[in-house]
Amino acid sequence: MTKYDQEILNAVALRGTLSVSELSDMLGVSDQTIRRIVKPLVDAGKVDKIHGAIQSVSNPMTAPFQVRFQHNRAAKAKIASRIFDLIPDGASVAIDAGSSSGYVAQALQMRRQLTVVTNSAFVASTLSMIEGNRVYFAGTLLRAYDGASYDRSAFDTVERLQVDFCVLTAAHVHPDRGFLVAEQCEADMAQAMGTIAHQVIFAVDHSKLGGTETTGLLSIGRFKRQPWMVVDQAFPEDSGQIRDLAKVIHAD
Amino acid sequence: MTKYDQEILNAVALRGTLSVSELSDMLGVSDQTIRRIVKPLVDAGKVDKIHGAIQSVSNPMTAPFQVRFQHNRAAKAKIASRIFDLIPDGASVAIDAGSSSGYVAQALQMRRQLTVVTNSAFVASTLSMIEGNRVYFAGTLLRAYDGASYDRSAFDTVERLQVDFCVLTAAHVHPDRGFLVAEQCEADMAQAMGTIAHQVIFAVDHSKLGGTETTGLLSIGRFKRQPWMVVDQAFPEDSGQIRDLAKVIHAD
DNA sequence: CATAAAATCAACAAAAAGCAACACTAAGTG
DNA sequence: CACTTAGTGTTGCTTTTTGTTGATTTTATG
Repeated sequence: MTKYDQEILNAVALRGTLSVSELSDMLGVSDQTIRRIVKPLVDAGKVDKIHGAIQSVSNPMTAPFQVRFQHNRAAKAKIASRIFDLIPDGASVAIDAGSSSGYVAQALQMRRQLTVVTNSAFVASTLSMIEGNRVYFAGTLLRAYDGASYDRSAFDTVERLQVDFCVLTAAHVHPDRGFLVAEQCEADMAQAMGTIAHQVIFAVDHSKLGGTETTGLLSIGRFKRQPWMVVDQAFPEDSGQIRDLAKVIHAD
Repeated sequence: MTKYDQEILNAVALRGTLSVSELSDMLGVSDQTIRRIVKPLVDAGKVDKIHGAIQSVSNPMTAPFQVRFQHNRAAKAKIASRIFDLIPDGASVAIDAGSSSGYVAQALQMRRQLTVVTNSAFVASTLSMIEGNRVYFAGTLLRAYDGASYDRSAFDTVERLQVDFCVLTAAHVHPDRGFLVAEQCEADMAQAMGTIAHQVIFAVDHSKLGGTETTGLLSIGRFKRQPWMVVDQAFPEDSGQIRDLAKVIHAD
């Protein structure tokens, strides 16, 4: 038992996976020391070790949502990390139920004293257990597609609050039509969250920027201030028109 | 018992970890004296000693949720699997926010067409993304201790429903006092969930059955029907009295 | 499959913490 | 006053912990 054991156990349980160097930064010790400390914990079966990182011991069941969640992982993680930089400790944030928002929630686990309102059970679960956070879950009946609520009480809860930032996702970004989503209720929720926020931040990976086949998708209305759009890589030509939609921030 | 004992105990309880030199500065004595004073406290199990510092003895009851969740993993998984057997496809279930309930939720991911009501964001997140489930989240403001809600709207949502089963946890099971929890709101929620359920199921691992130091814990009232109690291993003598509390089901 | 990059491991040296022994003080006791 | 006893500081030595270095293994990439 070293003085770091408890902290490592907590951090790993919280984050799921932590690289050796993240851990060494966090505790202010060398990588080698982390390996020495972790060894007994691995032997005792309290954590799992893989090349380069420590994991909380694997729970066999946690797949269904993971599938969509894993898609484009690297890009989403990069975007989330950039959004993390934009949101300071103590901020208030509305977060929607997109899969990119799940990554943002995970990144924000390192922030403190956040006030969060979300209609996503995953985001709520991710951020509510951080000591010092204040998390409001908006809604009652959850739909299976994204584990989120779009019922009357969800809108009631959101509309009662004011926040500094609002993190939104979109199914597609179209140069003319703007930010698009698949269903009316999602558009309404995006609009509701955008309205209570001082600054809207869209998390958009490059797969949302390509083609122009946007049939069936609905446009989210405009916001009072120009939103920010955090993207994982430069996108092609339409840049001019997109720049009218939002201030583009690169995650690289 | 020296004149410094109480002060050291208080300081350690407050700060969690204190180095030997911090302590010696604080009390104006040498490091060696601190070691001499602390030795009996360590032997008595009142504090933990690590190289260079004193720590408050780790308490699973106050640890962060993710840590409690990992504690006694095997037992909780076994219990959850047994409860899975008791709850059929298509059933309606109320689930509380205990760490054992988290395992039950994971096990129930293999069930279909469940109707679930819970005040735990983790449980809601776990079960809401299963296609065919109908999940109600009860509450709005979440507390960090367990990522669960105990506000007015939580009770409103629960009390509006009727369910077949109700899965509850307890901090301790006492032969005379029954099922005990740490806070009034938890007792109230357990009572509310138990009241709307046809059958109450307690998930109890053996660590909840031991000693009788139950100071500060509150009793959950009785239920109209005798609850079931799923345990991971046989427990000692008091069996007679416990059998009055609940029908005992072994997970082995 | 070859190469480069990243992570691991073993070994050593330096720093930090622990420990045993001894000396000193202060209070109580005959 | 001599003696005991409990509590404390000091000293020197031992043990534990940690960072560094360089060789080795694993993983990623063309």
